[in-house]
Amino acid sequence: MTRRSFHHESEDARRQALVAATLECIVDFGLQGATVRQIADRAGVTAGLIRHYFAGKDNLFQAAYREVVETMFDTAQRSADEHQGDPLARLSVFVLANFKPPVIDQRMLALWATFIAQTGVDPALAGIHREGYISYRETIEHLVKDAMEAAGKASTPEDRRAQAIAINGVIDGLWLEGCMAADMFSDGELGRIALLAVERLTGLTLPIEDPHFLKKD
Amino acid sequence: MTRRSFHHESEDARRQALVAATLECIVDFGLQGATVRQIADRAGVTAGLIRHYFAGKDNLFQAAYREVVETMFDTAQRSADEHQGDPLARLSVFVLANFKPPVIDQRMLALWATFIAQTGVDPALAGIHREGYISYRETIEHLVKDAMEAAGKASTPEDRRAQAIAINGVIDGLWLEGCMAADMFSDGELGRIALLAVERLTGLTLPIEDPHFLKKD
DNA sequence: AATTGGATTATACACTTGAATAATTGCAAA
DNA sequence: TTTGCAATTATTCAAGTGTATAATCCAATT
Repeated sequence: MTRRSFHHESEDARRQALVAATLECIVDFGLQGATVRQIADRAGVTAGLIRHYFAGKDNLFQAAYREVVETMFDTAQRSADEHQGDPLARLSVFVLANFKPPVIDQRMLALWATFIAQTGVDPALAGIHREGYISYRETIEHLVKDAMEAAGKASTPEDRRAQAIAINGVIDGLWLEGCMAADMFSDGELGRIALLAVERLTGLTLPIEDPHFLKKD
Repeated sequence: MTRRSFHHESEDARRQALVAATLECIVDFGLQGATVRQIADRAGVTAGLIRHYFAGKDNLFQAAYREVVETMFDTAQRSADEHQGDPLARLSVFVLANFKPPVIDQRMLALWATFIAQTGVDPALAGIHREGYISYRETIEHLVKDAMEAAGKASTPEDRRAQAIAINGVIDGLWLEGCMAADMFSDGELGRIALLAVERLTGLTLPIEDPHFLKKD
């Protein structure tokens, strides 16, 4: 029996590769199929190596969830950051970013749902989720505040809190719909619906910078 | 070795008991912990019996998901049916029903997320989901149409489609928020936010029949 | 060139998994 | 009371589980 050849990797690269393999396995085989052997196989290493980088399977899964949360959050966040100085555009692109890949993606939904489901079992996952949720809502609240001020509209903190909660809800809910049943919506439809909803919820009029969401007629 | 005593049950009762035990196990132990032995144990029978009622574990899980979908849908549906003849009240109570138990419930979220996650792996589950989703959205669209007409507001089918999508999104998203972080919201707050959102999305003014959601001040 | 130490593999282990089968039980009809 | 049969249990099986441990490889250091 000849021994398998291998080469060393930097610690970061290996960890990230294992996390990536974990996510792929969850998408392809579900939580049940995402076993250490399956994951190791996907990453091109042997199962034992996982224990060298992570204290256990739970630990690996937590790292994987962190990556998912960051991907979803950072995508929208970065979109907004491209429009410094224009609060209305910032709010608009932030909302719309949630309705393009990589955020809107059936695989992303599978990952998200898998981890949300585990939230009740692994408190560490619950913590990661909550942290991300709070950041997200604070970001929305901040965006709304700036947008309202830019439009010269008065609003109380209570208003903004309720608006942020509602906007977060619309985004989440429509994102769900889009991931689950992409074929039921025309191109850019969900983004436009989301933006319209945000306009009605806030009373603002928002610009559409992204040609992908422009209504064609 | 004495043999365990048992008594016969009607087929329906047994199947339902097994389904109930399945849901309990998923909530308590997650998908990984919901093994045939755990489930059988919870139901007070032996593992082998499951195979007598269901072709396999997959089959049992599909039945369990059907029950979840029905519970969530029927609760809101039945609330609306209590207000025959008053379209505005029907829409209102339908929306609000999603923010009371048993619909808003951390356990319900755990179940929902678990099955959604499996949707990508088991096409049968995907079918069950889609069926429920379509029914739900059609119901909303119908409720909105009647409410608009009762209020004497004109609306095109395209408007109603977009409104139904958005309303469905708000309900789903806020429901998620409420299940995941009940402690971050005051009593009845989410329901009020949802109703306000629906009002803004439709331009309607909706009555609050349910004292649970009346704002106290 | 020899040595060292961490990265990686291979193997082993104790246990759990879903499923299959055979043996029993309890009930209902005769 | 007996008999028949479906419902239920007990047992078994092969495959797969996460983890532990020891053997090996590679790269950098000396």
